[in-house]
Amino acid sequence: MKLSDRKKQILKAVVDDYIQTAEPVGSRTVVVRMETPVSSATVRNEMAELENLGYLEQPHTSAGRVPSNLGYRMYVDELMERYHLTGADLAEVQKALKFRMRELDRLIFEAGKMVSELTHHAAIALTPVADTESIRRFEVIPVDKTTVVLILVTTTDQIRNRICRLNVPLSGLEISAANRALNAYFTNIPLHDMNGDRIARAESETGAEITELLVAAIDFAADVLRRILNREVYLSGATQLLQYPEYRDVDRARALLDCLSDRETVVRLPEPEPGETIRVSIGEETGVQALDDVSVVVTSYEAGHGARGLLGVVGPTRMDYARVCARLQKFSEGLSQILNEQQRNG
Amino acid sequence: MKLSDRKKQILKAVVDDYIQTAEPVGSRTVVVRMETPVSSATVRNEMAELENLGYLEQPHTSAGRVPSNLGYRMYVDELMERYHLTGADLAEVQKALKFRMRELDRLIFEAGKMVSELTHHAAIALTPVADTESIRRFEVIPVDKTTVVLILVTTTDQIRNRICRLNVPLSGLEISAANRALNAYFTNIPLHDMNGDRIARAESETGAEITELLVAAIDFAADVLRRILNREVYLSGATQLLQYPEYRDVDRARALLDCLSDRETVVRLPEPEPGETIRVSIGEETGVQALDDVSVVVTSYEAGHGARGLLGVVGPTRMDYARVCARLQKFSEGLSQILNEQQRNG
DNA sequence: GTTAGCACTCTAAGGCATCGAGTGCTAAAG
DNA sequence: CTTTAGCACTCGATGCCTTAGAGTGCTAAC
Repeated sequence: MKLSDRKKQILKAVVDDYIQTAEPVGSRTVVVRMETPVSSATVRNEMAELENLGYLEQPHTSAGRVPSNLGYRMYVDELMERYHLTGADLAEVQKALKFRMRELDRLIFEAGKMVSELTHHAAIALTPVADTESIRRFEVIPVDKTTVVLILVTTTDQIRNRICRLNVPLSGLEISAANRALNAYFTNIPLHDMNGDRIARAESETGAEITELLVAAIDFAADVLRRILNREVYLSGATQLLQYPEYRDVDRARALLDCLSDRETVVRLPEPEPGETIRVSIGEETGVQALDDVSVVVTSYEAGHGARGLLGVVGPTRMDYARVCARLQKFSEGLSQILNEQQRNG
Repeated sequence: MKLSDRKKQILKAVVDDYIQTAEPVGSRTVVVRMETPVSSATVRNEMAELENLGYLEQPHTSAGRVPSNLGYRMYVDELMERYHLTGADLAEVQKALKFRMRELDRLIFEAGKMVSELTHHAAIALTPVADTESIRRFEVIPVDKTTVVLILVTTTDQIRNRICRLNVPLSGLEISAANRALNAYFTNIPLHDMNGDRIARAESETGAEITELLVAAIDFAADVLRRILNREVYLSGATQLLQYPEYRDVDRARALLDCLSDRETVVRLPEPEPGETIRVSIGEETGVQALDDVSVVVTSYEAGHGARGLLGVVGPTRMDYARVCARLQKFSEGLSQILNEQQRNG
């Protein structure tokens, strides 16, 4: 069934008011928010119908109405006004974005913090993952006789390093040989091809004395790839959640925070559909029990090389969707820009 | 004034009980905890005196007594039994420590998480800082014509990298020249000596075309040193705080969490005195307003090269000091061991 | 110095009346 | 047929009172 215009207007008024006050909304309150003037009785009738249709709920008789998750869904899909970013808003976003950093992980972490500050909600940030990530380049740097630093650069330009102590000292020549072998045999291959076979082949061309180093390097590379494919999860501004009246109940707040700190839960949150840039999950739509009464707004950002990261906001179901969506989207656009620009030049 | 043995016994009983129950302790409860049997009336008299002396407090007439911060102080300094780690405790600590990682920052972060799990309190971890940190080695790795990776190793064996895009392409020869210059002029010098003078001297020996790269490298080195000298702060298990009845009040909990998330506050917390390995700060002793009603237990760990990091626990003033101290100390010993072993061999 | 006993204090908890916001329904007006 | 005014009704929130119980301080006896 299609809602009448007036019903939509009333539903919108209820959501708008409830977003601001977190108190059940009565018919009188709705009247003052309506454009076309009607009496509270009319509104009452309409609200009773909206309740029957499942868009509103009553905590108890003689309280006002509260939007149901279906109501929020309708609001997000059809009713919500495109939030107009004010000059101050934009300035804030810009300012936050100007603070750019080189290291990807750190950048993403900082981005999460910024989003949290920008939206006044808890934020989650997931590092980008390209499905075809591999190692682009190895470098072995001698530090002292039995110590080398292993450096590797991935196809998405992430750099990782590890100190490696050797039981048998290696000469400079041997180290460069190992270096060459690593770059010849182990670059641009997928994780599952980094196996013993290949190590044996590389070894046969250089000599057994570098096996220790080779194995350590491959080990490290595999570690790094595995970790990159298991995207990192950052949670910021968790205390923001405590400011909302719905989490005055410490037990609820705690359950929620614990859930958000759990990597496994977070990586399973619904992402934007292919082609979409933003995805709003209301209440149970998140598919996670403990998140049944919060909403999650997620955008994806481009990190170059086809890699996509995620940036999201977690707040009460009555969050100001219009504002949050606008800011989040703007921010993720900016982030994509920075990441791609960084990639093209410097 | 010196407390009588019986007073001490009573004070200890009150603290012990209050630590467990978080409820004011009445005279009857104390009697059952006493070794030498006395009547509740006697205990009442003694408790009244202890209150006059400032060791106990009464939330209101006709509630039981609660230890004052002075009372906790006395408890920690004299009364507390050396907590005996059970086999299970030890096993837990061992297990946690076995999980070792190579990268220092990550290791410290994980250590914080472990401490939080081990003590069931919020934990703070600060990365070690040596007062004489400098760069031990530079390495410049060409990636493509205008892109190089800068790597540097610090005197405490921390490794950092940054991608650097050049406006003017450099040849392999030029890059190695820059590499040599960096290692010749900018290793093992303190941060404040990395100035224009020295850049000019290095440049005069090599040629102006590498200036861009030199400047970028020095810039990066200075950044890294500055950041290392500003120790990183990690907070873990913050939600643990929410489990204690004293933080059922969300506003208090939030103020506390916000305060602990603030780097500036955390680095100012009292550290163990030189020579000591552990420092207990009770209530106002932390010197931070917002932490007036929590206690902080801090140990330091050795990270080699004379660098010391900090590892601490934040909980209600009625925390189980004996248990927390024991576990924290054990853990930091283990951490020191790992860090030094890692340094010697590998 | 210790203890039993007792009056006293103060909070927590339950019961109860009151208040008021908000509803649903009805009947009249448009 | 829709809208509106009016009114009775519902139900949580608030405040007040009472009661129960835990714990104290004091006094007098041992």
